[in-house]
Amino acid sequence: MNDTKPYAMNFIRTLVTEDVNNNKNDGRVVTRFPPEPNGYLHIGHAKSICLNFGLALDYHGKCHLRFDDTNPAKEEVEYMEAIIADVRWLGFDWGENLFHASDYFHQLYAFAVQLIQRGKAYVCSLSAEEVRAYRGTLTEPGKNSPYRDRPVEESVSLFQKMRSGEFEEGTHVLRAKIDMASPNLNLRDPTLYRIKKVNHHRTGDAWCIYPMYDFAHALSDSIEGITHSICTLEFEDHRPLYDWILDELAVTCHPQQIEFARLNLQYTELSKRKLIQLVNEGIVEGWDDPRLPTIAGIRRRGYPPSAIRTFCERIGVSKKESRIEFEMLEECVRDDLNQNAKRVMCVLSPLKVVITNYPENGFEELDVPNHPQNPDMGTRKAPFSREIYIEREDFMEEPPKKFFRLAPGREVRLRSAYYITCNQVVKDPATGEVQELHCTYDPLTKGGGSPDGRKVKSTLHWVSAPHAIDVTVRLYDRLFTVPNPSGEKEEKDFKAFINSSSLVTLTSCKIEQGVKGIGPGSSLQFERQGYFCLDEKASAEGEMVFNRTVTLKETWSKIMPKRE
RNA sequence: UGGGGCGUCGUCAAGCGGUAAGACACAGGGUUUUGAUCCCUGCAUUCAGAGGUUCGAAUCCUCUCGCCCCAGCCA
Repeated sequence: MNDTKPYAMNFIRTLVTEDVNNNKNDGRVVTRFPPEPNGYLHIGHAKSICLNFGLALDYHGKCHLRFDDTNPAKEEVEYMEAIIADVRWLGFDWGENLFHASDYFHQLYAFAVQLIQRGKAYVCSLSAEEVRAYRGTLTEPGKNSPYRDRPVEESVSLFQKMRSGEFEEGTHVLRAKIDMASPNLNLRDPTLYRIKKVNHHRTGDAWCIYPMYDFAHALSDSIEGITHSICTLEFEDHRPLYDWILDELAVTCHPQQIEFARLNLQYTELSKRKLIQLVNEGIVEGWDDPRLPTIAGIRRRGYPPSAIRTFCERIGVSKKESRIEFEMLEECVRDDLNQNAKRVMCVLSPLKVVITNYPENGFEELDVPNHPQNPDMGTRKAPFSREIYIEREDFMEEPPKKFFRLAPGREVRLRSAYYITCNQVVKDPATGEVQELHCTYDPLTKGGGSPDGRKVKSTLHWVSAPHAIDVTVRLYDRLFTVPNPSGEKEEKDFKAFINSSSLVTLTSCKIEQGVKGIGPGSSLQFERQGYFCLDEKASAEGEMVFNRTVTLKETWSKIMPKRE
């Protein structure tokens, strides 16, 4: 990736830089992104991905992609495949370094036996409820399990039997022998292994005991030679356990765990549990619904991966919990698309205009630039004729002071075409609704410039009526009506704040012919409207479906907050 | 009332004892065949609060206040 610009410093980069300068780990930097394949990745994961892979890129190190697949009850191949596709789409490459915690099940098992033999772990035969009761509370110490001092040999043999399937789920667990009175609950003899007679999506029925996160994660990091193990804040309390495991097992590689604050974004929800709810309850149309903050959704919405990377760079990394304003993300997307998207004209809500002094059956092709600021992007031909469509919103019969667009008697410019003047408004006699406009054009203004230098106050986009292609356009808006759906006055469920108009579908929108043949996923700017992308899924042969990625900045809506 | 973290502009965020970067947002102005883009300009005498150390503190010390996380055989 060479579009990564001069980056901002943050506490992790500072720390890693120091390590490299001090030649710690021989100056190597090896990080990892360790998702659990139990859901789709979202923009919060993108922050972690950019951080981990970014660090590896900055220091010419490596970043592994490792699946933390230690709980087969919740994990699926579908998720694994989606995660791989998403990380790749974001633009990162792990080379040969694709791993799974399940690759290490044998090693992990051997480490566990070793721990027992060192007197640092034991098989506990308390029930789950009893373990909880023995744990104590936040303010009271726990009690030792009656099995805590069971002979090493007995624990070893029991553990072997757990592994060979002789016990039922819940009857025994392997626990670390640390300190039941520790003020850090993670150190009160945490569970290391539990029996789960569940088929694993990679190891099948080879195992019926599975390691817990703390045990598997620390050792997987060590096995892979990770130097910096970066995770989110809630694991801060686990760091002593992470270190304990690696110290007791005296492994040669002991990575440094560093915690940072996870991303929160206004007007959306980034907890896997809640995203799953939205998908399963049919509130959105799937994991790749363009309203979702999932990578799959974002991709379908038309956000470029480079914009996501820029966003992750701009928001920074710290240990302060925060909620980023939505505008920050949108600005990154506009920034990117403004430079790269070709411009095209599309009328979302058409109003017919008849140019009365244009020849009947007349037709010509006008040259229109694909990007006004970037001539290198070339021009295209746009057909022009006697009947065209303009946006309904661009005409007002009784315009207020600041309305610069078309109105009776007013002259405006049609982008790259001609000046037109509105002479007559044709209405439905019954409803009074404006049906069409009769205008005249000035042939001398071809291309949109006037030889006499007279000015018009606005330029409208348009499409030639007989040449227009009908398309469907989906206008997406934020999924929730409040900045923090889960943090609103108690009592209410986050789903109470779903934005009922987060999706508005427009049919029979009129677009110029130039879009024929563009590929699925392509981004375009519909002039004066926003950025749109051709939906990958919905656009069948016959009809094109465009998703609105983001609107253009709207100073206008501040001038005229409520129209009609 | 146990332990672990965090508190710098509306929102993010640099800063690490030498006198408050930057981005987004916002407000003005200029250019403009997108009310877009682009370009200027403004926007924390102050760093949760109170004391203290120091010639000098957002940075060091003390206390106070506020917020987050932890009692899965989840990750």
